[in-house]
Amino acid sequence: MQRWLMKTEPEAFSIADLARKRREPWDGVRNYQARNYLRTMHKGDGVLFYHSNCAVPGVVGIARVARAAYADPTQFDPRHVHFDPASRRDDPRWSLVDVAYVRTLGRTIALDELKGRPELADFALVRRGNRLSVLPVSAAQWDFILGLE
DNA sequence: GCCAACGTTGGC
DNA sequence: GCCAACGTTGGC
Repeated sequence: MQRWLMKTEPEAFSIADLARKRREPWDGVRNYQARNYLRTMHKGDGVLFYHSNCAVPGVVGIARVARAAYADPTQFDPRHVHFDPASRRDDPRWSLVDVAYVRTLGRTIALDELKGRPELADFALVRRGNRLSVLPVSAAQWDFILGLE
């Protein structure tokens, strides 16, 4: 099992939304590096669910990959905000995975708490200027972060 | 709302 | 292939 961190703006889609829906296609990723990570995911991989661009950014829950990568249908929809006119149906540019709810953390593990920890020195999330919305997480990082709960 | 960081686009 | 302009991300 591999582990990942996935960012979402809670105003757009929060851990409470995932808890209610149980499962969700993670559409709208339009960054090549993030897409490449999506494509290496396997069903069953662990996901740290992260709220960004909000009052207290941080890890708020756990999800898992419920379906490995497939073509993101929103790239072909001209009315959709994530429409990509350059993507072709016979060679889709963008992928998504389905994500399933596992649990909500007892408290938010804030970005603030994760910064400056030697255990997370190599974790891209806490490095300056990081903007990737999908990041790999090592087993040690996963255990450390959830150990703060 | 500000703005630094960074990815993408497109002229050359 | 360079790089300025532009758009987006996301912490603050």
